[in-house]
Amino acid sequence: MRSYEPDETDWAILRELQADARLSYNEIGRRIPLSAPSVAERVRRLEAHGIITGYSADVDPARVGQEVTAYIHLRCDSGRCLLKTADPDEYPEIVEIHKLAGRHCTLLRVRVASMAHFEGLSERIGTHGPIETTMVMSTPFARGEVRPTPPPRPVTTGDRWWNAGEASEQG
Amino acid sequence: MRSYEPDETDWAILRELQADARLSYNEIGRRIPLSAPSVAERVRRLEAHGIITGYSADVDPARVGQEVTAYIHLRCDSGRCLLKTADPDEYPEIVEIHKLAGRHCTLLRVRVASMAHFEGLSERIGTHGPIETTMVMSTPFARGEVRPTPPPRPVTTGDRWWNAGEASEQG
DNA sequence: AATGAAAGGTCGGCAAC
DNA sequence: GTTGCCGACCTTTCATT
Repeated sequence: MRSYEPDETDWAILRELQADARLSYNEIGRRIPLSAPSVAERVRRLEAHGIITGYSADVDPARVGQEVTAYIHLRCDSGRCLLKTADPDEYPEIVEIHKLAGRHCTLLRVRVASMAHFEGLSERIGTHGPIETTMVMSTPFARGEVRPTPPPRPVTTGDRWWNAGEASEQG
Repeated sequence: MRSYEPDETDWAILRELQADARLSYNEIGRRIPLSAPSVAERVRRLEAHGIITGYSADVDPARVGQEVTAYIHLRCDSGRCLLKTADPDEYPEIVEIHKLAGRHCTLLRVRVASMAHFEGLSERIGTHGPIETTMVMSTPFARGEVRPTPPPRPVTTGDRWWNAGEASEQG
């Protein structure tokens, strides 16, 4: 059970603030519409519940010389786990680390200035274990915005094995 | 050649605005330190050069019921390319699309409420071509922040084949 | 390019309904 | 949740260095 469920008004505020975090409560209220004190109260509530975690300026990495983005799947050798043996400052090129289920232990998102730079980076990361590189050429679509959770569509099964036995998988 | 190269003062401003996009020019100037009009002028310049692309509130997807994140590598069948045959509104769960070099054509980042929901989604996406799923368990590290480009470290070669022939690879 | 001062506008918080 | 008010702060302009 979730601690707080945003209602439609909250989502309207979240939409505005995700589109432009510098809007005043007044201006947000004007657009909803809602009075400024109410906007302020709701925003504080959303912050207090950890739904809004912060406000940030969006900087285009390509415009500051970081043109190459890649993902690196990493299967750490035992005792050489990147998370346990490396410091974030050693790898400023790493912008995200995900822990994975499955064959690989870690997925890294990295950003570098050039292929030459990437070559050096992948060599350094490779000291932790075997890697698999996914090179991004372009990112035609990225929604920064979090929207209301869409209703899950049912599995379109046709699966002949579905429920043929006793068990069914429902959490 | 880049159109505009942020100097140290610009980077200080970028740091502050990435950490809190709602700071006033006054407050930023107080921290740098720099006068408010100068801050305002630099911010406008950074916006005009496309270095600052916007300001957004950060919303925690997990707190609004979107707890599952995954990456899906997709190799589109010809004529069924996701980018060309699907609409963003059909797939609200897709939050990023990357075009790739290599074996797969596309990398999708998706966010859903549950495994059951993910099951249905991957089935729908699978209609476009073969997929490979990377399931994220947790994300222990993510720097939203863009920092000054670190100097590339030279490849630490030991490679016995390096420059053994005539050509060298430099762009 | 940065500073400082001045002016006008706007904002955010509080209290009352 | 709304309205109204007040003090404070902010942004902008301009002259100066």
